[in-house]
Amino acid sequence: MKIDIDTLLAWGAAYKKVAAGEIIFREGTESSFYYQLVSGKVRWVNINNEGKEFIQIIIEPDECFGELPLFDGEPFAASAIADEDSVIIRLHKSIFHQLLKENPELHFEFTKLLTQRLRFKFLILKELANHNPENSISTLLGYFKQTQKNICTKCNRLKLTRQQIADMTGLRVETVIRTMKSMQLKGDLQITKGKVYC
Amino acid sequence: MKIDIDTLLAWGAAYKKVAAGEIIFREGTESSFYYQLVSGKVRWVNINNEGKEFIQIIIEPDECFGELPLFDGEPFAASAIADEDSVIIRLHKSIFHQLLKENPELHFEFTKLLTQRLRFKFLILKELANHNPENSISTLLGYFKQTQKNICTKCNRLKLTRQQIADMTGLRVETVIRTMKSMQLKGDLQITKGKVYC
DNA sequence: AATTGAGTATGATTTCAATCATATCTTACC
DNA sequence: GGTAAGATATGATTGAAATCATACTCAATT
Repeated sequence: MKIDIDTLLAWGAAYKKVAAGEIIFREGTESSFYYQLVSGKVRWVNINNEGKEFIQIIIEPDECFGELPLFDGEPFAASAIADEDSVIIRLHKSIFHQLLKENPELHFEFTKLLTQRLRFKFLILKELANHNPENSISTLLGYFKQTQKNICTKCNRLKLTRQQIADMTGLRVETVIRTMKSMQLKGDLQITKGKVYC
Repeated sequence: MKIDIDTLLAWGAAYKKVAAGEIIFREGTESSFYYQLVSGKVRWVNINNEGKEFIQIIIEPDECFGELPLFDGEPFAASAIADEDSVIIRLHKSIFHQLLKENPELHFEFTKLLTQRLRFKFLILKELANHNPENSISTLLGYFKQTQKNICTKCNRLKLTRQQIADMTGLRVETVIRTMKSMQLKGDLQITKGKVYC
């Protein structure tokens, strides 16, 4: 799912630059826009009352985000924070609807994206409910490998820190470090100079 | 999201009766149908290697299920099992696509359903990652109350067993029982004769 | 080459849900 | 009213991840 930038611009979308660490939108606030990442990296997170983050999705260029309120009218389900300096493009909700209406094939693409995200949630949820750190991590890495996300396609290097893995699985860094170390001993992955290859 | 049964039949859909406990489809198998529940109750679950179930969603009449493979072409993400004797109606994938194409407003309804399901996953996932049984249960009950699911609209009685709550949160029955008991003491819910009202 | 900071590593201890075991309640049915 | 089955209740114990504390490694920067 990626809407052509020229198309978005033609329909009146606007660019916006955000600095690393900047909050793009906050969980619980109302929304009126379709967001798409042009360059940089954005994490879509929930922050609990102790300040601990849970990363719902890491958004890479050409992916959209913040799409739930566009259809159910509810507030944002999570906050979007720029991981790096990024450029986003956004289009007003009503125009986005119009765009989908006039381009059924685009609507099908969008539906496909939603089902992929939903499938990812199904996958993670069943693992988290299992309370087995190794399974959770291994499922997450398997998903990244399969979808070519967050893994270098050339050298198979995992482009995430242990902390990010922890924030996506609800585990603690130490647990992730210890678990990945034991996975290395079993030959499930390689670690050289602290970098993970799988 | 509910497609009118007459419409489904007109497009060639077929009814199917399933007995309580019967498996409608299995996680990991290929799919070619849109499924909608006519009557009864269906749980959409993942079963781990120790036989423990994780309930992804409980489907009530007029809701669809098994929709992920329709758009991303992957196998079923979870198994559907009849909780009670049920009647389902199913329509072939290609015809379903055609139906959406010719009825854009229906496609928008369907997209809305997907976003609602995705939002529910966001909600549960962030709570499970928090590892706080009381928060998880309370979030789940709050969701049921708000969406009028699994709760009697007249008497506010929770129509789920402690085991089902456990299977939706990845907790154990005993933990759910103890946690709900303590929630009762705090006045967060009422329990009379083992029945929960909230 | 020295400094710095983010990330990784590892040991010791604590905590809380899981587990195990058993008892009691509730409802349906004969 | 008695019985059975499913669900709820509760105590005792265990275990694995969280927590706390501290140290080390790597790579970037000066």
